[in-house]
Amino acid sequence: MYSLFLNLEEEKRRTIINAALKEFSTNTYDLASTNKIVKQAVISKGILFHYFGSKKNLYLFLNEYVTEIFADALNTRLNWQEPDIFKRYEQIVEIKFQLMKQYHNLFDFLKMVYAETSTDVRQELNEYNLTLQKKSYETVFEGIDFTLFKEHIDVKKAIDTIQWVTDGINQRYDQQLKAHVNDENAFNNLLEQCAAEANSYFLFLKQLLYK
Amino acid sequence: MYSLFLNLEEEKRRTIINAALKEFSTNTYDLASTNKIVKQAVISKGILFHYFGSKKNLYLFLNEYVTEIFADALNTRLNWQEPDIFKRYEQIVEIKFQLMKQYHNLFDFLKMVYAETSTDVRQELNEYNLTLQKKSYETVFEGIDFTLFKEHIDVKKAIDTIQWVTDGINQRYDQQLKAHVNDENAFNNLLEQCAAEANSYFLFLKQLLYK
DNA sequence: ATACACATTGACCACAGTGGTCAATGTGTA
DNA sequence: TACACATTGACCACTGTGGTCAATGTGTAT
Repeated sequence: MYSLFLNLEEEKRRTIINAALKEFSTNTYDLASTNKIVKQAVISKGILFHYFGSKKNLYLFLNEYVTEIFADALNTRLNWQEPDIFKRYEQIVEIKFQLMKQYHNLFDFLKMVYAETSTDVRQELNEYNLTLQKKSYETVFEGIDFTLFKEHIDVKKAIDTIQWVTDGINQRYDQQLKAHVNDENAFNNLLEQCAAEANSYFLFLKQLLYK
Repeated sequence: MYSLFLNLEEEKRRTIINAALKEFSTNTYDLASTNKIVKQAVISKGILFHYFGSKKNLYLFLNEYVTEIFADALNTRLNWQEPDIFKRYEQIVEIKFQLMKQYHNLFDFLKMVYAETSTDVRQELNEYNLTLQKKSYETVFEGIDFTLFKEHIDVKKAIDTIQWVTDGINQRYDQQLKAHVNDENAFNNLLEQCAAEANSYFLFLKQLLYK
């Protein structure tokens, strides 16, 4: 289907992917501009439409492409034997940050996709994502030992809290990360810093929640 | 300065404010459209520019107007004698939701303002907000009794956690709220529900964090 | 009834940006 | 040399932009 694009050399492909991710994670589908994408990727308008045919195809392809990248990373790199939810979260954070080193806006994009309402693409997004996303979200907790929590703890609330604390720390670093996308060293350092802070909050929560 | 607008009758003024809040909380400053605002508010293009002179003035006025509304509400309705941080948070949630009944997009707008990067307005926003916002954020914790926490607790992390859980619950209700903006009953019910859920999470956290 | 000040309208403007096209030009291979 | 295919970017018709202004309503003081 998109073999023209997929046969491109790795680096060029990633440049285009990242340019598109950036545009689509900054604007809603309707307001995102293919002109800006080609400018950012330093390719001609013609070749983009040669690869993808239309803005809509590009967007839907992008969604499936990066969703798969994320799913693959989880499947191959996550230790599914780990019963401690905090260690599991540490791993997920680590995997996400590894991906962000290659695809800075991957998760901003997925967040935007989740919120996208344009009638041009909503239906197709639902068809693809609703099934996959829910399934993989459930399996993320596969093998977790919930008996590690103190007895009187509401496990659902505990999981929510862990998730929200993770989100909160990410958000705390978001602005800084965006300010340093062009300085690879600074960007990666910030990711390390963020991961470390996440882990310190996990420790904090562990002391509260675990036996 | 904007006496023309401020002398308008209450309801018309709020209609215009809400139309502008909606547009500016859905789009960044550059992409927000004055045409959409006048259409939503059912007023003519001319009168909007008669009131505000330019898009930029409208935006900056809007920011100061709703910031003041929020600050006023906190100053007058908050019980500053309350030493329990959870009860303080309950009050803040309550006050925010009261305001959202009148101005649905008030806090979405303030969030967007915080993230706005357009060179057209960023400098003016900084001049106004950075001073005010930081000051009022500090005073929100005035009079809180932090000795209520267990001794070994990291108070800063505890406060962050409470904040992030509050944010998380809000976000959980966001989509539903947006789907029911035109059904006043449903909207208000959702707000009640959201406040109730926030309180149940506050209870959960209190058991973990308090002596 | 008249006159005047001011509120309000919406057609209109020059312009910027849109998704998409296609004739022309490069480029690598047989 | 010839041919297939990758790539370019000027170009298209179109939509939407912030802002203007002559025209029209409206309320009040005389």
